Amino acid sequence: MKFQTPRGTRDILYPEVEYKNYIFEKSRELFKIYGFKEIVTPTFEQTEVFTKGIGEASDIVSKEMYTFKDRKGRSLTLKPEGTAPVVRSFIQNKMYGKPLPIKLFYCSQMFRYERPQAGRSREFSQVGVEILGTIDPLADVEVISLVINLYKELGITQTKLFINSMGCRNCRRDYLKDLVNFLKIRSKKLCKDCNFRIKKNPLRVFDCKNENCKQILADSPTLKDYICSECKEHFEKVLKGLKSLNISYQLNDRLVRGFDYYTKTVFEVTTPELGAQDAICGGGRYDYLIEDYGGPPTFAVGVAIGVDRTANVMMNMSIKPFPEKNIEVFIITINDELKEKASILLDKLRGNKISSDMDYCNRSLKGQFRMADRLKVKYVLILGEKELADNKVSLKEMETGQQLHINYDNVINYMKDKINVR
RNA sequence: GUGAACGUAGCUCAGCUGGUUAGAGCGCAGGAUUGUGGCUCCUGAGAUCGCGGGUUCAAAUCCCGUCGUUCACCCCA
Repeated sequence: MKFQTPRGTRDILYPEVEYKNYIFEKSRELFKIYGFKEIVTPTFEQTEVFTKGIGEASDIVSKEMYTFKDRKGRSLTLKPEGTAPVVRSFIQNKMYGKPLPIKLFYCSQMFRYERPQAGRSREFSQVGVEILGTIDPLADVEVISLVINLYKELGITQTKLFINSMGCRNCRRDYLKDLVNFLKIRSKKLCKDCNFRIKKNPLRVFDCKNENCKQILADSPTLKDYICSECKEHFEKVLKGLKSLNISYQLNDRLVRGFDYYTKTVFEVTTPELGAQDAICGGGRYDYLIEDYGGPPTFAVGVAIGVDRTANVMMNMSIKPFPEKNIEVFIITINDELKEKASILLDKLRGNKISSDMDYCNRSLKGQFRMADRLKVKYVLILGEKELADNKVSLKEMETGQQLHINYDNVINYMKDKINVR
C-alpha cells in the first residue's frame, strides 16, 4: 500500500519551506510595525460563517468548500478565506467595545476544493490584515501601502496594482438594475455562461474571456457612472492617498472580486512572474459584513496575501530567503567502536550551540569524508585510535585540507574560538 | 465543474510502427588510495514500466477504465 498526499495538496520541502517561513517572518514583522495584532482563528468554522458572508451564489461557497458533518451532525467547513472568521471573532469577542479601529493580522492555511493548477492548490497559506471600525479612506490606503511595502521588503518590485470601487448598497442597486436590463436585451448574443451569470451574479459577466462577450460588454453601463457622491468622494480620497505615497495604480472598473461582501474599494496586485494565476494579493472594503453577522454597524477593510504564490515569485526571481546555514563540524570515526565516543563529543558540541553531526550509516572512512564534503562543513573532527591513545583528536579544515592534533579535553573551547572568530 | 497533454530506476529522460535478460546520464554505495573529501577511473545496488482490466502466441509499447501530475478555462491567493 502506497500513500500519497490528497489531490491538490503537497509536502513543502526544503528549501521551499524556507521561503514560506521567510514570508511569514517578514509579514509578521511588518504588520506589527503598522500596529496590527495577530489573531488565530480555528481551522474550521460553522459552515454558515462562510456561506453568509461570501455569498451563496459565489463559486467558493457553491462548489469549492470543504464541508463536513461532525459526529453530532453539525455542518463545519475548513476555512476558504480569512476575513469571515475574523469578523465572526470580532463580534463573538465583543471587540467593538474596545477603542476602534481594531487592527488584526493572521497567518493561516486555507482550503478550497478546486482543480489544481499552477499557483493554485487545495490547501494554501495566506497572511492578511483587517482594519475594523473605520471608514477612513486612509485606512484603505494603509492596507494597500502595507502590501506594496511587504513586496518591496521581499524584493518583489515588478508588481501591478489594480483598483476599483464597487460602491455601496445604494449605488449598486441602481447599477445592477440597469446592467441586468442591458444584458437581457443582448442575452441572445452572449455566451451560455454569461446568461447564467445574469441570474446568478450579473457582476461576474465582466470575468468572461469570450471575445464576443467582451465586445458587447464594452458598451455596458459601468458602475463608475452610478457611484453615489459619498462613494465617489471616498474613492477619490483613496486614490489621492495612494498618489501622495507614490504608489502607482491602474484603475480597472471591470475588477470584481469573488466575495459578495465587498463594498467601495477593491484591489488586487498581480505580477508578471507568474502564469495565469498571477494575483498575489487581493482585498477591499466590507462595510456591511459585521452588521450582517449580527454585530454593530462597523466599517472595515482588509487584504489577503497569497504566501505560496509570493514564494513562487521569489523563486522565479532567484531571490534567496535566509542565508544557507550549513553544519559547522562533522565528526568522523576511524572504526565503529569509536562511534559512541563520537556521540558523546557531538552532544557536547551541540550543548555549546555548535551545529554538528556524524555518520549513522556505517559509512567507510572515505564515505564519511564524502558526507562531510556534501554537507559543506568547514571542520571535521577525526576520532582515531592513534590520536585517542594520546588523548587527542584530529581537526581537519576542509577548505585548506590542513590537519592538526588538539587535546580531547580542549576540543569544545578550541572549536568555539574557531567558529566565533569567523 | 470543463478541456488538453503526460505518468519507465532517487532525479532527468531514451525505449521507432507490440518480439527474448527494460537502457543512459546524474545521484547513491563500495573500491582504486589496508586512517582522509572535492577530480578521474572501476565495480555494484536500485524499475511490480502509476494501478486495474482487455486485445494478442507475445504489451513499457495498442484499447478501455481508474488514480495522479501538469497546463488552461471557470474562479481565486
